[in-house]
Amino acid sequence: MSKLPLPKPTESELEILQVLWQHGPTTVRLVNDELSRKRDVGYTTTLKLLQLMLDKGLVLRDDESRTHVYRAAVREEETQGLLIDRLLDAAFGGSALKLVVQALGHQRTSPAELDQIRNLLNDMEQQKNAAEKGGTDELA
Amino acid sequence: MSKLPLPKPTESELEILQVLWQHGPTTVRLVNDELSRKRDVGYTTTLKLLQLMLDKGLVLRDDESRTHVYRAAVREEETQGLLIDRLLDAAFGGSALKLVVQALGHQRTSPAELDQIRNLLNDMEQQKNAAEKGGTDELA
DNA sequence: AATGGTATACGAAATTATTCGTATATAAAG
DNA sequence: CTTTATATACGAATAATTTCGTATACCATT
Repeated sequence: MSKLPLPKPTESELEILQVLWQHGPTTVRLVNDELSRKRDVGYTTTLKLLQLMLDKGLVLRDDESRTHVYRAAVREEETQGLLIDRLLDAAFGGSALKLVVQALGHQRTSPAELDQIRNLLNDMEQQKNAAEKGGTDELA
Repeated sequence: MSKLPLPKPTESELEILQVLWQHGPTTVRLVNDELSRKRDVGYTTTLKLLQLMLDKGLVLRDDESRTHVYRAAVREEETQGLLIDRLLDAAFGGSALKLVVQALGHQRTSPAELDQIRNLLNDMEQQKNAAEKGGTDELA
């Protein structure tokens, strides 16, 4: 069981991971095209980044054919959780509440989204109650 | 009224800002002592960082007496909002919902905090309703 | 006035992250 | 077979961040 320390992606690496998460396995060309939609970036820059990410274990690649195909080696939710933790510690003194308040208060969040969050809260509450009653406190 | 672009603090700068937010105006010595509680850092390193932050406009200082006193020039909530925006864009595709779900799901959040979040949602709902009744339908 | 403790200023090394040029290989089209 | 388009590898410049050494000034105590 070698649980890797899970490398922390940089800002640029995150941009790329987002493309990979969204598109699934893709070529350098496509990743670069996607990045180019937002800002100016050279092809070899993207290539180099992907190679570095491969070294770090952030992505995997299939180099069967001449045109290599890259895919994310880290899961989206896992990475997001990591970043949340970091931000929580770095700027919110560890308080998830403060963070949520900022996220909801600062951004314009749609009513539908607010509803979904409300449901999430209810679910969490229910789970807690169930655990208290049921007794098998093996948590989720 | 020159609205500065609001400089983005680096990781180290954030650490310092947190100390300043928590303690109010303080000396370099005290900031360094606080940082040293978590990791190993030289006095002049902290000093230099504060001087750079002064240049960037992240902090202000009172240099009346020989021992200078620094204080945050940016407000905590404002900075947090900035960072949330960045993270939202960098890792969550702009979805505040996803971010909140991760924050609540990934961290163990106390029931009291959950209640507070629930209240926040209610408040936001009320504000929305009030706005609807008021009639000035400026955007959704 | 000499000593010891503590302060700031500042140059610059060390580290990390980002960007790109150039060499070279491969495949397809003419 | 030659040309053209496109691919990867890789060295290295640039930039951003972090760290610290050293010079120097100030203040108190002796």
